[in-house]
Amino acid sequence: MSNSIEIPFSTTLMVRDTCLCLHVQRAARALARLFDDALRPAGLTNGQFSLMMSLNRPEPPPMGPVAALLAMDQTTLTAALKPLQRKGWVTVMENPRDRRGRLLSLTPEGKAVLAKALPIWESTHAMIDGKLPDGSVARLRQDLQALS
Amino acid sequence: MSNSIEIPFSTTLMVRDTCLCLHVQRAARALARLFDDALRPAGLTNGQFSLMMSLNRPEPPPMGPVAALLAMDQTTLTAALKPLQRKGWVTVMENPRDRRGRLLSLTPEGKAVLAKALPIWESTHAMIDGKLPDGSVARLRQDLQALS
DNA sequence: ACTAAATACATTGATATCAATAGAAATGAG
DNA sequence: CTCATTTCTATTGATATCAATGTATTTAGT
Repeated sequence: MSNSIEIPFSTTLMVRDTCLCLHVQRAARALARLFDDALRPAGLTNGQFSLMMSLNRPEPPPMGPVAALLAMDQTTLTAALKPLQRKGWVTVMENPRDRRGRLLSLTPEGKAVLAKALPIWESTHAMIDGKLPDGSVARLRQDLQALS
Repeated sequence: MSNSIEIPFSTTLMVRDTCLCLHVQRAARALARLFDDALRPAGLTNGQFSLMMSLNRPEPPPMGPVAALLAMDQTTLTAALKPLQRKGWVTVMENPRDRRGRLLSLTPEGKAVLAKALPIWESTHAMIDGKLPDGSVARLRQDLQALS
């Protein structure tokens, strides 16, 4: 009959080379592995580090704003909190001013874990900074922010 | 005793603002949602689109190089192939020249699904291109490639 | 040819991700 | 105040992700 449903190989190469989504997912996986490896001695993954760092505030935040800050689905946040609660690093309490909501806070143990992880983050980040051309990291951050 | 394990709030803000890993994960989640939504009528997620597009070659590739191309763990690729096999879009066959390996190929149905998804990818990507300053997408791709 | 090492995948278990849905509480219209 | 709507979160089900481990096959050293 017809082979009109075949996509030319040249198109495949173009999509591979230009797809921003693919490039971001690739970089996300690679960076996640890098930070996961570095943070492993502290007992944290990159996502847990970012989440717990976002909870290190004067006032315990509700879940919605935290999910928005991390650009993550609210149900993902609910799930991500579970292991941190089990380990006793994060407390989830009912908001007395709005009983639908929860307030998230770090326990002293959680703060200690985060403090142990901080220097690892610093050295890992410095390593990446050093490997990229001067100024490109700041530029990259800005471009990424425009996407999320 | 001591409160030396407390990380100052200012440090938290600095980490949030500068952490490249967090920025990439955020952008990855946001872009994944964008493409997932757009590709849903075609029955594909962004990851399935990228994977299937990478299989659209003259010769069926083995798993290792595909996983490397997508910067994804080999076990993740094994898992990601399962639903595509079930739907009859991808074939996994033993490599006759190396019986440890597998060769991945698209079925005619898989090619048809991919062809249906391609214009969606094009319009979605054009939309993103239009929303960002001229040239920044190409620059962003280059910077991301340096990370993976 | 024989055997040790390396290679290519698969499986298991844990966490991450989101859509769809449901529940409970607050808010707003009247 | 009442009720419909909205808001905030949890649960379920499916896929995505990777570490640790296991199995089969190939390769290399002898």
